[in-house]
Amino acid sequence: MSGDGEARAKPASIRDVARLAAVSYQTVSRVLNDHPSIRDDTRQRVLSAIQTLDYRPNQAARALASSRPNVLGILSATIGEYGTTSAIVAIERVARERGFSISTLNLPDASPEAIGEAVRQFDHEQVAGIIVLAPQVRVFNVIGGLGVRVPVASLHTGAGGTAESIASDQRLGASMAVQHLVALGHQDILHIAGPQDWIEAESRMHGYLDAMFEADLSTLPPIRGDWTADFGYFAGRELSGRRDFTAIFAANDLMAIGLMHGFRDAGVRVPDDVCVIGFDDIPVAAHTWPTLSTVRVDFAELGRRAVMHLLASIEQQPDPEFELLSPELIVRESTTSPAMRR
Amino acid sequence: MSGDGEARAKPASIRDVARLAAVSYQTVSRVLNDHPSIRDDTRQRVLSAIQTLDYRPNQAARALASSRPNVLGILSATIGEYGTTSAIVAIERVARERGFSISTLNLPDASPEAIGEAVRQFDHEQVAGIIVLAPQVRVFNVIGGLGVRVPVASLHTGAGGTAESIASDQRLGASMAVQHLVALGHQDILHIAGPQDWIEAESRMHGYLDAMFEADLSTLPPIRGDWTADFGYFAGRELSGRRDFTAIFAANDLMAIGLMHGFRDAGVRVPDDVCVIGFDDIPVAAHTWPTLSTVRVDFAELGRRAVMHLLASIEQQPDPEFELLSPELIVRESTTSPAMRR
DNA sequence: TACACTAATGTGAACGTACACATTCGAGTT
DNA sequence: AACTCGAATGTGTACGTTCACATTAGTGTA
Repeated sequence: MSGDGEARAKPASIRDVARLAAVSYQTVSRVLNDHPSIRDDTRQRVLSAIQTLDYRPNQAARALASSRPNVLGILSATIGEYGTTSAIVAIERVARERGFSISTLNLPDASPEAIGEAVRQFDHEQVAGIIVLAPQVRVFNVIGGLGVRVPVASLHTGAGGTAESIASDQRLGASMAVQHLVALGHQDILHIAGPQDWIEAESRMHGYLDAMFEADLSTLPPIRGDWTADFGYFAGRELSGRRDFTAIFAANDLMAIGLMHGFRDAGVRVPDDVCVIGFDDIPVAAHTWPTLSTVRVDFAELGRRAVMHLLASIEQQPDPEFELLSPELIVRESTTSPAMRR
Repeated sequence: MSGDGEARAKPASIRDVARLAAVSYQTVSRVLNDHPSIRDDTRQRVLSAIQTLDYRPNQAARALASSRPNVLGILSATIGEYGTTSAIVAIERVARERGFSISTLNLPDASPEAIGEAVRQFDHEQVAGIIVLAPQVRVFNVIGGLGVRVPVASLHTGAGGTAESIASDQRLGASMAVQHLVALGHQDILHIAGPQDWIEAESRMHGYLDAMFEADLSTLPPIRGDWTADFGYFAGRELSGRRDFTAIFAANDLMAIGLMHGFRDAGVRVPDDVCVIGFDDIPVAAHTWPTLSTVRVDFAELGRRAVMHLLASIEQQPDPEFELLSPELIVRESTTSPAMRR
């Protein structure tokens, strides 16, 4: 399975292409870089030479000569998290289209030391920029205090000063979830939030508060979770004794699913006794019992935008403007009107 | 948030270090590469010069000059898949410890064209080796027919000739799942397999067949699924009419969960009417209704082993030997003895 | 003290590309 | 026909490192 075959010829260089196309190597370089002043037949000749020789520009040489690195670092501490993966795929696509390759560095946890070390590592690898998928507030403090030489963008806050643009999509999504509960007639709505330090957790909680305020409802103190289904389970058992709410908005689907399990074990029926709505629309959300209402955000688009921001920053160009993403509300069995309960 | 400070001076080169340490640049290079013939005080002088100048070797120049790449490519077509992520994290760790950086290329699908293009891309990025996380049989045909210049290893088949070593862990795990059902007293056990082309699907099906054969039970024709919960759901509705089995072994948890949903909607009770066991132990498996029995395999260790294989191949050293991983059987509510049903 | 041999260091070239500048070409103007 | 000017192409060099080879310093032996 190892392809270290036999006649491993040296790969063709730009000069080989030039020779075959009967032009100078510089002309080839111009074709590669889309220079305007190239006659069309010359370009064709070069392109076909490239084709026949299966020529691929040597990235190392390119990076060296231009002294402009062509690698983008993705620093992730949330690889398990749903959404991260689709964002990563999208980021890669865009980046590769723009001629960058991707170097990923996945952290098991987001401790300041680990983050610092990771950023240093990227710095050392001389990446052109870093995209951070570790949306803890403290991560940015760490990075800020590190004196990094390269631009840094985050999936969750937007690059540079546009910190609001991306985070607010999540806030809107959370609002929609709560508005849905309100529209069903719920008044006492509890929020299971994510960890204090997480930007996403804050965004989603803000969305909850927004919607409650707008509906003129009083809020209950949110419960801080850790995103895991296991936490949701224990919270469910714990909360089964309380009667001061009729619906729960969990900051992610995993906690919502655990929650429903906890309620089930405690004899609390969902949605009859308590309604539950999550956030993310993970694949199993459509198949739990009851199936889970939730909100879907286009993480791939978020990833794409993060890259755009970062590239703009790298190329010293104005930050692109995006409109707010519209999250999608997915209504399933876990949310019903309180009137329907017996 | 972008750290493009102000006095961004040109980074120090090897010659700057040499000048400061009063040696030739070649001596500096030797220090960097751990050459034996360096006097200790010279080394110290160089190292301190490196320190004061905050010198970092330029990776592009290094790769160019040595034409010995220091990047490992991870080619993945299964990023969503559970297990893939933990494997990737582990792969990165090991690879970085050994001085390689990681370039990832995630494919939305595993079409031969896409695979071919991706491998070509890596080839042209001049990676030292490629780890493939796209365990379809045809992928390897594609790669084999491509005349790749670099070593390739797979998470699922083992590198080089040791194709059995890694795949058999999965086979064993599948056997354990079925043995569990047999031990409970089930005799008519149906298998929902993965897509025909997938190595993992084959391994798990073989495990099923192994266990059935060993227990001297006759098998039912497996049903081919596509790994998704949605497929599981439709299969569940479809199968609710049949009475020729009392237990199902699904090739992954997602299908198992969908299956239970389908049964539920069709009025078939799990585990009372039919028992279900999955494979993977994804986080929600502990919180579905009923909670899902399953098998857990140490994907991180698999990843680690794949890197070891690959690095051995790159450095032209003998392939490391590993013992079989022992998967772990996780028994939950979805499997009970058929005697218990009323 | 001269000799050989190894340890330690230095020199010139090469890697494959991009950039700055130099040159040639061709069409339009006078 | 000579002249101008921009479009199209070519030439020299730098990027920062490693490699192959050349040189010098250092140690022991006769």
